Amino acid sequence: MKLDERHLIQLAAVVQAGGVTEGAALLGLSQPAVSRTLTMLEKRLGEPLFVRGRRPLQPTPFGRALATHGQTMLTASRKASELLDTFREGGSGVVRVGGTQFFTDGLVTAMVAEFQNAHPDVRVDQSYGYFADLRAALTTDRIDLAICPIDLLDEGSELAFEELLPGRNVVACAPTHPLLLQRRPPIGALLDYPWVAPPPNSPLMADLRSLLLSLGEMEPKIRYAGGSLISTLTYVQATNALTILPHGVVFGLRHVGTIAALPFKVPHPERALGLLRVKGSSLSPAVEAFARHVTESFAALRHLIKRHEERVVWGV
Amino acid sequence: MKLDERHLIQLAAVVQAGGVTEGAALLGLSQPAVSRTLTMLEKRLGEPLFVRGRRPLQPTPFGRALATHGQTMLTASRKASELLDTFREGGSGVVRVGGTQFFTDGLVTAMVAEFQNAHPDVRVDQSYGYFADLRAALTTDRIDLAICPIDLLDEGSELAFEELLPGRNVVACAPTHPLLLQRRPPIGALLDYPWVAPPPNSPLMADLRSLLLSLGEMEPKIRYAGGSLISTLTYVQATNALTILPHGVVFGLRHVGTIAALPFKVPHPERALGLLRVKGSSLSPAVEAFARHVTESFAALRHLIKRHEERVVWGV
DNA sequence: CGAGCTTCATAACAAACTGTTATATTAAAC
DNA sequence: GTTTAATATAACAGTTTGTTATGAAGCTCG
Repeated sequence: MKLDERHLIQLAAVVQAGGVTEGAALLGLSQPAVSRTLTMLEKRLGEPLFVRGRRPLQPTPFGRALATHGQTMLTASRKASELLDTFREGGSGVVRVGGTQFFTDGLVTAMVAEFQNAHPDVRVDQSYGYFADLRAALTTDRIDLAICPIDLLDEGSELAFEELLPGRNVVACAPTHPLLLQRRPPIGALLDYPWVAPPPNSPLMADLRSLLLSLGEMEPKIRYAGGSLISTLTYVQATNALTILPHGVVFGLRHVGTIAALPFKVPHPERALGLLRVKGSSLSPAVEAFARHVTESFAALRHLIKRHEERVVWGV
Repeated sequence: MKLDERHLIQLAAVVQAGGVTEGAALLGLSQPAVSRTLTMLEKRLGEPLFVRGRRPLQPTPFGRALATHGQTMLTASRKASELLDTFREGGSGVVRVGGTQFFTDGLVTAMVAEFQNAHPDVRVDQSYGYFADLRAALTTDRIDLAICPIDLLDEGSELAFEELLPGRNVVACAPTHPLLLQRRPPIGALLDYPWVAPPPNSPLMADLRSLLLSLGEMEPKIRYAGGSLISTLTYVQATNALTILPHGVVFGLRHVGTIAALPFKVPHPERALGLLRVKGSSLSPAVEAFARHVTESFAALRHLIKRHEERVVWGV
């Protein structure tokens, strides 16, 4: 015979609390409601649940046995409510975020870590890709957010775009690079050194190409290509090679001492780093909280950059 | 926010079964009922529980997390139903039975053991006492059943009485006792040996007293008194002492070889071993089953005794 | 790509159940 | 005994539950 779960929970509450009145209070119900439930239950089961006419209400062995199952349900119910509450305030859930290699490794992962200090029960699933992949992943609901450089023209799609950083690249090198010793190195000097190229299909690669092209170089001396951010940093640090990196990434790494920016003005690409999401889609609170965190973190970064530039002169 | 347990259970069923239709079937409900529950839940929570428009119905991470709690409740509910069912058929529960020492130790405990071979989940709480104690325990609901000798006059109280064995005592001794070698020992010979007395307040003690009185002995040579059945048996076996025991107990121990009955006719007490319960009280199925088992076991014992007596002559 | 099948969503309705307040009973305490 | 606290009962309004009937939407296969 099937039993109503609600009834068992009320039974458990009464057994636990040691009285109908307290049991009802435990559940936030009125005493008559619970009392009726018990009367009803006893009648239906045909078995007494409590010893009749004893005032410190005493359950029968059978009543107590049933109550343990009710207790199980009660705690499960409590946990479910708690889960819902924390989920609602973004305290739990899953955030699936995609991004390009360099920005993700250089900036976003640190933000994820910081975010999770405040939201320990939110899981973050990170994945890599370029704009086309990320857009596809967004529209097919494989990720919730994407953080990637996007051509400023591509507005008006089904994706909502929020600018995080202006498109701005720098030529980067080891902090020990000879060019850093010169006060105003001629731009042509860039061609005197070997180059490290970012991954082949990356926007950065396109930027590098156009930069070198603008210097008149048809066939740049690319010595090493395809590595991730950490590979690039490692390589550059051990050689005199140059590479192109997003300004924000280099800035974010300023305290690490593994990379420096050369005072050359690099043409701005018509691109900006942005936070992408599907337009009109309702994201879970955890995702919203994460998006807010990322936005604020990048705003803070921009602020930092601005303050920094008031003191140090970047570019020529 | 509090969630309806039933809803969570339905959610769990659907997640587990992988579809609304199968989930509904799992719970014995119609598909629309469950479908509506899910729709309602999603609306109230404001969070999707399933990825919309995907046919192998796929829960969201949140939906899956909620469902685990529902699963907990579902299994608890199932267990509760099962508990109820087995309880109803006497398969589980508690039997509180009281009895006098000698009958309990000599006969009833073995029946309890046999009963529990068929009802492993029924717990038996045994307690000892004489009629007055047992009656009090019965009327104050501290025990469900009592098995004790009762004066045949005491009918008509608030207790229901069912005769299990006729009142009949025998003089018992070690199987090696010299009196057993004599074909027709004179009854006066009983006074030549020391006696072991049953516990002071026991009905048996009264019987012993009246037996010895009928033999003209005012001051029986009581050497040992107050022991339990096992003590009495142990003592008697190691000496030439005599004692008085219920016939049924001695018969029940016939295969053990520790005790024998002497062929003396002992006056019947106006008493019989009976099964007592509170008149009109509704007992749990397990208790009913146990009472049935005890009654049948004693009936079988009576039958055995009868068959045995057709072959062997007991008494003079 | 459309036919056919399966599965899910919606509608409408009757019955049951929930919870409430007000009040009567009953056990316990002094 | 009185008094007090706790439990049971009654009456009632609102919600929820379940049902069947039916429409809409995805999958599958030729």
